[in-house]
Amino acid sequence: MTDIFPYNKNEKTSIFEYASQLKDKSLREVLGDKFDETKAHRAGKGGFGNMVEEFYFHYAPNSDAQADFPEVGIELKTTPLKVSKNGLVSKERLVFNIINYMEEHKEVFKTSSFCKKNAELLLLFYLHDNDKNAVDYIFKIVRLWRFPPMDLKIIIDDWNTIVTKIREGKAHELSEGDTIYLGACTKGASKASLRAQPFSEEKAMQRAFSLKSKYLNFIIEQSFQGIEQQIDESEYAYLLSESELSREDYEYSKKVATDGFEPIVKSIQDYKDGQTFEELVITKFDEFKGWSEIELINHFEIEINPQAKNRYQVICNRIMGVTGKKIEEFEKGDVVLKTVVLQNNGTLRESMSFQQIKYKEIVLESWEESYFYQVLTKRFFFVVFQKDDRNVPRLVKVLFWTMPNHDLEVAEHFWQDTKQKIVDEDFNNFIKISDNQICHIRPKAQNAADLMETALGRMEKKKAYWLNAGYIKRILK
DNA sequence: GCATGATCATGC
DNA sequence: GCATGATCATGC
Repeated sequence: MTDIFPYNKNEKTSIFEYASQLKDKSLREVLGDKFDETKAHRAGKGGFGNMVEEFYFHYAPNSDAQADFPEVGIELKTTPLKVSKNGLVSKERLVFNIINYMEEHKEVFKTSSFCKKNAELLLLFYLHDNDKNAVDYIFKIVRLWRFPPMDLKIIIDDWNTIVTKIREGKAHELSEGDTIYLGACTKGASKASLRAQPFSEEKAMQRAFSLKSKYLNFIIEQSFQGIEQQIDESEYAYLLSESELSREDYEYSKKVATDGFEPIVKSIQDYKDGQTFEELVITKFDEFKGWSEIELINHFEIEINPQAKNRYQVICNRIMGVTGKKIEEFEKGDVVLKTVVLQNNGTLRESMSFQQIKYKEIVLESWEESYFYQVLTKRFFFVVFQKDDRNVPRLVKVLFWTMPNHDLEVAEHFWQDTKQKIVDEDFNNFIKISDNQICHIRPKAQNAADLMETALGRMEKKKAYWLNAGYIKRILK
């Protein structure tokens, strides 16, 4: 099938123009009579992407190390959208190539399998619909994408974090929450999908590079707004080079701002040599160690009610140089900022609450689909205050953290127990803090009369997931 | 002193 | 209107 390509595979513009004919159409609509439905794959996982490759772009689905359009170095990615109350958003993470633990550690980012294959993407976002045959899914966005240099910097940090774990013989401890944008997500039919790793006898779960779902939302938003990428090649040259040139030898492009968000890092020049994104963030807090809430509020001239429950978050944003908006990097990377206030003797009085349990939803969910799994596999950023002798909270430290896999297993048992009790309509015997696990269930509501409907239509008090204070305390050490 | 239940203040 | 982050109140 060499000469049947309806596009010039040596020309990026030709590929893109051909792909653009998919916009606002379905596969069935563009292929018309040429489409032989009997050949359609079952549109299971990856099945739809394979159909697009085979029937529209006329190349056989493959798992080559090179990009799908090797002549121009473009990788095709087909990925679903879903409807949310704020419009169309990403339905799931974008999964790249499987990480070959035995090989990836031998490389630097520039020569990595990830960089070679995914330097430039042709993204096809389609609207997923459970009630439709996959060939009738409508493509909503067709676009080329390169990671902007500011994002690529974080992705390089992420790649290094992942590869460092492999080099340390800890591939089995990898977790999607270890990193900010580029994750190592599980890939395989089950937890039994194991692979060998080079520096440990222990088998590790198969994982692939992936892009956080929240990151995709920024691409989606910019696409709908018609914002073009402005790429400065010299910044790539700097990021990917190991030459003697310093940052000052390059010119820098302005970032494309997204409404309502502001980045912590305004320019590549903000990074000190060798500094990672997380190191830069932590450094921002250094000069404010020991400062009290009030001192910080006055210093930054923040207008806020001292009783406001979000006051710590507002203060933290300002320390990181973000004014009254959401933090772009944390939003894209789905990083959860949590503040903790220690007593003056160093103990932690309060446990940490999460969302209320949606009784009608949890009974239908698996662990991996559940809210609690989703939140516990994120990267956390803890900002720790401690009360002084006069009970004035003062900033003491900050840290990034991800729940280790063995704790996640404890949380899974806890969640299964909770789900089963809700299925059984037993709302009075949830796991308590005194059961000394890592999390518990406790009320969280306006008052005792604030109720939520159960799967069987009864009303029950609203309760939430909590991480035990004792567990948080151990994390902070 | 801590476990547990309860509820407040705010912002979306 | 209510979810969320945060913290209070009580009793063992």
